[in-house]
Amino acid sequence: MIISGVTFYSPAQTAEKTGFSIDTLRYYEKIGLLDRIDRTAAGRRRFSADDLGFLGILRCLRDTGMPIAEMRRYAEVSRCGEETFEERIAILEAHDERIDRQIETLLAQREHLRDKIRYYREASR
Amino acid sequence: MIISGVTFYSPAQTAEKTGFSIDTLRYYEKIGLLDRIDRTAAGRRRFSADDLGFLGILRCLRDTGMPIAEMRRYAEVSRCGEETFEERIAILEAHDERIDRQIETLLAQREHLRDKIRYYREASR
DNA sequence: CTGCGATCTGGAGCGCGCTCCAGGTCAAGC
DNA sequence: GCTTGACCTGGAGCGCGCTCCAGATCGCAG
Repeated sequence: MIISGVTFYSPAQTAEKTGFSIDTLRYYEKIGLLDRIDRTAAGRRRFSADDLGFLGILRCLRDTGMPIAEMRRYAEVSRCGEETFEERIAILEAHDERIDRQIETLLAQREHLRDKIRYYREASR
Repeated sequence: MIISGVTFYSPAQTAEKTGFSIDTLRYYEKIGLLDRIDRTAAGRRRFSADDLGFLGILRCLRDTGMPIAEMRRYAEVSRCGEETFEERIAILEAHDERIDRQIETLLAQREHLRDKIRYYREASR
């Protein structure tokens, strides 16, 4: 949907592009994870390219296990202009470290699992 | 606790060694994830070395995100003797692949996150 | 003008994986 | 003998993150 040169996306298109369900998009707006999304005259949501960009980050944070409460904190400071860049960096860096720990856990436990698989293979030959 | 040369572990010791809470151990027995644990005359649980070994695998599967329903399936076939080795291998291999995908997702999203951090760093200089 | 499908709202419901609680039993130390 | 603390059971409750529903409205194709 293009209005005076600006592209907007319907809820369905946005769900398609971001991987969040329409219900989840509404839910995210309701809890303040998304700022109030622009509406058509009839009251329907229309997502901007910026909205999709922000949803991309939310996707990233969610996929890597950030709790919603912390995503809200990030969303909140993201609405407060450039003076919050430091805090945004702090939030994302703390999360980056958690991702590192998750990866380490997965690598270690994968080895454990593979040992077990090898054991069964040996034992069932 | 050692009884005629065999070592047993109290619920508290088992929780300590496995990282599962006592409540979780009880819950796992209740839903059939653990086979009925041996009891003292007074009805208290006493975990064997084998139990701890099995809990180690459960720890591994849980830490890597296997749903409880699937862990139950694994636990079930694990009680049915050596003829289920093939199925156990199948379950664990399928899970191994899921772990690979998880790791890939984390690595990719970590890059995304780091891009964002770099962007804020640039922008706030 | 009529359908019909997409969307709206507020609020209830759900699946998962625990976690907590009440009320009771037992074992060991003082 | 009494206290204390670990443990028992059955069942309720909870936090998270959605997901679903009813009932209404809108907007475009035929």
